[in-house]
Amino acid sequence: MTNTTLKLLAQQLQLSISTVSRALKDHPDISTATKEKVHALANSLDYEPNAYAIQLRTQSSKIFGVIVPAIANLFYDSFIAAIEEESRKNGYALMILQSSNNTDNELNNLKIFRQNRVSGVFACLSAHTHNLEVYEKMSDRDIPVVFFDIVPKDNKYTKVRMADERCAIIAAENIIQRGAKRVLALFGDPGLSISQKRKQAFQQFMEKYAPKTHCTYENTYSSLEAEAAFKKHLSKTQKFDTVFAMTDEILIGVMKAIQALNIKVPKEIGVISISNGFIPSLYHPNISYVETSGYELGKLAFVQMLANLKGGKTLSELTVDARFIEGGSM
Amino acid sequence: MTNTTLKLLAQQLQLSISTVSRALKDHPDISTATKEKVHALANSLDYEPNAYAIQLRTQSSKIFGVIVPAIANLFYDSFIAAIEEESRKNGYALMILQSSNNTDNELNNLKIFRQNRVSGVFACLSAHTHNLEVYEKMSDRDIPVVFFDIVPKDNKYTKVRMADERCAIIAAENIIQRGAKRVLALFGDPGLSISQKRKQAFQQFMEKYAPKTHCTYENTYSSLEAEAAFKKHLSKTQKFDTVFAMTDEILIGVMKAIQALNIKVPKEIGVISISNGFIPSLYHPNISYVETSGYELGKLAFVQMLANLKGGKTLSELTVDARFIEGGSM
DNA sequence: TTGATTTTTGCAAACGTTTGCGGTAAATTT
DNA sequence: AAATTTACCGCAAACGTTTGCAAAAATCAA
Repeated sequence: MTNTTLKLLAQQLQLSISTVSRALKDHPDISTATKEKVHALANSLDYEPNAYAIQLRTQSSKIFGVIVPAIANLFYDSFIAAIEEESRKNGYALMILQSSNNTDNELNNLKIFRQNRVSGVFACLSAHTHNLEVYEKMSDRDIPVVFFDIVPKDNKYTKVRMADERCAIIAAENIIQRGAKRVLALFGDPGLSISQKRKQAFQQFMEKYAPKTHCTYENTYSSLEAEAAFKKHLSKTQKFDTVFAMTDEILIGVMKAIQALNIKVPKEIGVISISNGFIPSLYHPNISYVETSGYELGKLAFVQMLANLKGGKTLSELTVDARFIEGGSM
Repeated sequence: MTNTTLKLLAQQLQLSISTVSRALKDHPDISTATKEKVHALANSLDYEPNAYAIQLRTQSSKIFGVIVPAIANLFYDSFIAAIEEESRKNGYALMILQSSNNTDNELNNLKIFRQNRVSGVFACLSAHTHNLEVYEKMSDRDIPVVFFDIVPKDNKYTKVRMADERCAIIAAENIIQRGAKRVLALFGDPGLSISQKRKQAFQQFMEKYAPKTHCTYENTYSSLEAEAAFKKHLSKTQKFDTVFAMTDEILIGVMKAIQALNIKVPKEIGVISISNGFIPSLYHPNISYVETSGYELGKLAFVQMLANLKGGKTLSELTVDARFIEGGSM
């Protein structure tokens, strides 16, 4: 079945295409009588404007591009959910692509975005992307880019991210408040700035405000490694009274070890992590955590995008605040 | 900065637009010499074809639409990941929208898809959508629809889904094999066909092959309810030796209760569930489960879509096979 | 009535491609 | 040397809109 077009409506009504077009968008030039006729026929024929023709004509697509390392991720999917909601409200649709933390994919995705003339892109850098030339190319085409989560260092970009240092400090505060004596602090890939920031902030804070507390630091690359690291450290003579997990991934490993060794939480060991809250809620007692909400980040990113689109470029870095959520594991 | 177009290239090279167009796509009519010249200039000027113009001209968009109840979901995000991978391989991009299990959103999403003239849509029905008229409208526009997971009953649609009955039966088999005497079987929303199918298949199988085994059935609507249900039943005089959780959501509730009551798995109780595997891997020992892979389902859906796109309509229902994954909880 | 407004409509170009068809010049055949 | 083929290339229409401008029709003023 052939799609109804303006032309078709025009023919049937013995009107010109332009009149039909204007009638459909309530242009004041058109008389009420013809407007009604046009609307009536359009409805009965199920007219739906061809987005491509519009975009070609108006040079704007009403589509945002999103690049995430992976969709199947507790953090990113809530981020996506947030901008999807906002986009819908504002008449935009979303085109989502995943980089799989692979720079080639990232490049390719951006190409697709350019070719589809997206109105803007939300980008989370791949773990080891350092060449930002491609993103310059977007700006050359007047496509605003809002970076989120994993963002470039340079201040000329618009970016939103979690307040990583704050997160780590809040965690440290609570650990100190609990009167911890021996802490095992597990962090992620040391090559990632997020790990560096969190570790540095945590360490500095602990050394400054609780110099007598003994902290052991370790970087791990996966849940499995985290589990192994926990077991290894626990088998040594000194026992830990508190363990800090920088991410959900690490927390998962830690909790597997804790379950395997049948350690009581919080009696025998306190647990605290940084998370969006889902994983901590799976255990009994719920794990206390510092909240990093992908959802909030998404909302913030969208605000930035809109600001960028409207008027002056807002070349700032915004961070979403963190807060401590009491579980029962401390 | 203005985008480079065919016209611009043509002007600079003193060639016609058609020649440039053909040169760029290696048309045999064009001499190698001019091809090289064209490619050279195109590269240096960063030419990128305007997808909208192409789509307008060719009436095909190379974009698939996807409707899921929620992106932030362990099952759907792996489904999405799968079709995203396949789409990329085949030169398609994805437009993803969520219905939030709301029929209005669903309608709206489909409208966006139609207006964007997507090449096809992958749709998971909202929990309580029964009017499929909107989907008919897609077919009228020659846009193939592949339903997944929550699918319509009618056989005229193309659909892929989990082999729900098989899943339940495999679970039942393993429960019987273990020699269970008293089983607590927890299912989800009884209004959903997935709950009905799984429960019915499970119950029938148990009654037929293990009539002496005592089974208690209950439907719950959330993790919290599942947790409560488990605790309630356990407090009665009879103890259960096995618990079956129909979904991750239910498993989560069960496991919270188990942790809270400090019950030993599998010594004091056996646990088995239906899952894609992530949640079961969080516990020690890993929970044994019947695998329902969103990823596999995605791959299958894509195959269906391609078949639909190429030639004859494949009006069949495909299901992805299930298999038992040994954890250590049985 | 006639001219001046105002209201309502249509023309045509443009957005950036693709593609059938026709045309020219060179290469090949007779 | 004429006739035929082959290799390249350009013209122009089409896809479905939007929109500045001009034109026609209706209304008003005198």
